[in-house]
Amino acid sequence: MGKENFYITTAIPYMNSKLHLGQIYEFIIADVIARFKRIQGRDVYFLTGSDEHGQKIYKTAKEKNVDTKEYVDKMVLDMKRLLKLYHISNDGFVRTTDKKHEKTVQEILTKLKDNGDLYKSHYEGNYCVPCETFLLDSQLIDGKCPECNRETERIKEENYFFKLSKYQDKLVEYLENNLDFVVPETRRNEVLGLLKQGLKDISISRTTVSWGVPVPFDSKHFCYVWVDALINYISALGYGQNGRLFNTYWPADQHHIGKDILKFHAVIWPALLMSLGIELPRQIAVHGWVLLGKEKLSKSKGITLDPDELADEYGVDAIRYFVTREISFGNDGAFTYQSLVKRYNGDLSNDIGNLVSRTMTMIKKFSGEIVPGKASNSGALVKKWEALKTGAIDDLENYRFSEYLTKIWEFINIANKYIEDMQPWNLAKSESDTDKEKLNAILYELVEAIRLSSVMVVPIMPGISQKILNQFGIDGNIEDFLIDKHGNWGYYSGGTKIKKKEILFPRIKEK
RNA sequence: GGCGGUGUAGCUCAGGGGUUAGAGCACACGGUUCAUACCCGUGGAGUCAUUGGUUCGAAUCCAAUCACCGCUACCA
Repeated sequence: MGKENFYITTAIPYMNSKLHLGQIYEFIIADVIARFKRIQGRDVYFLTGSDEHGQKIYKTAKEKNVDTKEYVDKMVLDMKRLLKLYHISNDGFVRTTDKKHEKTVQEILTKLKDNGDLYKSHYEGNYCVPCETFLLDSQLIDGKCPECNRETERIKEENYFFKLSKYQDKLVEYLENNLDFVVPETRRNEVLGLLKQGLKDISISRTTVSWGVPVPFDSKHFCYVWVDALINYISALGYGQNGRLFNTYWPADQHHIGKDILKFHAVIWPALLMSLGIELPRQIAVHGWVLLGKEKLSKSKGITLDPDELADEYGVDAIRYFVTREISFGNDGAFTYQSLVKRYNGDLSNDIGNLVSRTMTMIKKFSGEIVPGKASNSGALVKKWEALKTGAIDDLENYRFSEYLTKIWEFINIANKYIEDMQPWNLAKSESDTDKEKLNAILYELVEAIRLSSVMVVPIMPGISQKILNQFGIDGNIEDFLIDKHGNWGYYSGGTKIKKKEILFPRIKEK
């Protein structure tokens, strides 16, 4: 029997500017889940990619006086660099300028037309270029885009429309029968609200933009970027080309998106799929925004969080830890340097870092750099471990990242307290054999507790997990870990020689 | 305007009809040395937004009010 599949995606960011922490946040949470599913033994396909068409990118490139394709190529390279930097373990990367993707988009447009779900009509209204969004007059605030507060363009053109309204009832029915289709529940309610107010057909082509996928049956038209972008989730798997990936992984288990693009994913995307006769994704997981203090990140206002600077200053693992520990899934989360430093010094340096550090030193001083072998022990730590594990796994299954980490940290702190209670340094002074045995058992238990913590930490801070294991001389690549095996107390039998001690999280001075 | 959410210690939040309301951080004091001035222990601190209701009993349920947030709609 093969492994159970798991297909997880992120939204594909628009390649007109450098990625900010908000987008990195989405990659991080998707990556945490992807890694978590892998250690559970699932066959995971984790997709991300880049959205590269549309007027805005065309304009940006033109302003910079570079060829559009060259421009996006450069942006994509930088995105890939950041994915790597942040230890994002995506299996696939789709570009909307990939020939394969463009071909799929065209096939889909043809299919929609053949189904009778496309028709030609006139659109007259407003278009926000930065947001690539069509807006009704009523949606404008002082004639400006409600989302980015910038001037919109008045457009009047002939477009192809998709019969979105036709799918309204089916969508409501689907939402009502699938309680977990959109999470968290508040977002699901929003979608239901939207649907109950009635849907209008949407324009899915443009004639004024040429940087896009040509509509195959009408040379004047190019596919609207949002429709183009949504298709990435199946084009990347080779939909329509009898792709092995598509047959294996579709329907997606989780589409991760930000709350700002809920309508595209929970209304338009399923409607398109319904029209195409493709099974719907199992879940749209909607996260909130990362705020800087109380402010929404905004390039134009200069409110930005640069992933490179953050990685340089605090390390990628710390940032991954911070966003998962501090931001409750679905809600907006405040990033402040103060709270980051607090988490860093408190949870990372003092708790886990110091536990590793003191254990390393004790093994060096009391045990000749060799971790003692497995022996019978007091059972205090094992008991706590068994009590925590199942609950922690359940937390992560349900996007309770913070609770998951809290449980692991409880375990880490119990290990810290265990040292205090057992006072191994006094046992080390003793000449008696029973004390020596006791000491060895304690040291083994500590290393085992640390090892298990790092197994649980793999999804959150893969880099640190690997580092910790290496320090204790424990073989194995975290990528191959399985929770049912490596997550069992006593899996490690001890006896390894420790490596050079390395401070995992050097304390940061508070400014 | 409609729908939904939130309001609990200085801060971030958990809890949720039943003895003195919890955690982490911060603060104060004590202990310890294996450790990254770290860890362990103890302590102070809250009219659980306001008002009213249901109940033997409400932070917990209900209603109204106020404040903030999200979605949506703007009309005679």
